[in-house]
Amino acid sequence: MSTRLIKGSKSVRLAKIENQNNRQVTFSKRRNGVFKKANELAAMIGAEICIIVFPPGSKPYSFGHPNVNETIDKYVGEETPPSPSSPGIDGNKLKNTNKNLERQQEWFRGPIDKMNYTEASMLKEGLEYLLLKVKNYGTERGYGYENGKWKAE
Amino acid sequence: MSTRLIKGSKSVRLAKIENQNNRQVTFSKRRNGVFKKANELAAMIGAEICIIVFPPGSKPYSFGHPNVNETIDKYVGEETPPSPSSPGIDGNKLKNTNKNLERQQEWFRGPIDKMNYTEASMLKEGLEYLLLKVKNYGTERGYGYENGKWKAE
DNA sequence: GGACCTATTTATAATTG
DNA sequence: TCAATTATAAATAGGTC
Repeated sequence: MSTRLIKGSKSVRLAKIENQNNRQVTFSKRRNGVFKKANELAAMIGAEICIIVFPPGSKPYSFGHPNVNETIDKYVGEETPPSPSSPGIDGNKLKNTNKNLERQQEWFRGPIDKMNYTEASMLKEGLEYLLLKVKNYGTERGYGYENGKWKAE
Repeated sequence: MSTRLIKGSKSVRLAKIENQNNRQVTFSKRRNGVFKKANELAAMIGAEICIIVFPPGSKPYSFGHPNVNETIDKYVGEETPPSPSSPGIDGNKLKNTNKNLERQQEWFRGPIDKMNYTEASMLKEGLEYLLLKVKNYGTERGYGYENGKWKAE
């Protein structure tokens, strides 16, 4: 009880914290805060949710209810990315994806490290389609993720 | 100013809300709350973050700073899932993934809809490795995601 | 780094219009 | 449905140990 300044104040919540120590402390506190809110949301609604956070230059922290990977797979499967060139009619999206897939099959034989952006982009479309197909095959893949619990820091 | 009961009360934050209307209202409010907190966290720390929520039987809601897909790809790329059977030495993980990849190449020719779980699981490992490779090829894939803004409801 | 403290700011449940 | 209100509960910045 001596020097006491502001405490729960400050309305500057959208500026990067410059002091590295304060930033680390705030990250730890607020990360837990966001994860806790997400956990409450999942429980109250009965929803699936996952959060992934990458602090600059660090490993990711993640939260998932009931599971991070499940939710990611489900999300990627839901997506139907439009072709960059064509507007893309809904009914033809799957067909187009399959056509891309045929073309891409050959690339699996070559060194994928040498793809350019266009090739990689097309490949990614195919991969996402494949992931959609794969995602339905059970859940025991889980490589040790959260289940309503916090991840060890 | 007549009947006034509790308002901001209730400590039961981990039970599913039974009343459908209340549940919908709470979902909308708290989803915005979580996304707002995540946005603040990203700004204050300078971190990447993404959130995906699936309400039961509905389309997903997502938040990403700066982008949902970027963060997912980065996360999937970071993962090095251990083989279910073998303990897996760190140095051999990539090599094993590549071996699986070779075997899986043949499957791309067959109907992927008929894979069993084991096949799909192996395929998924290969896909995740490929996605890691693909994720470096630019960012203009973005199929219209968030960038610090809220998604239309 | 973590666990606790506390003034202050936020989030939000129930309600009203 | 949907914005605004408001009493109350939570989150949290800065501090101490």
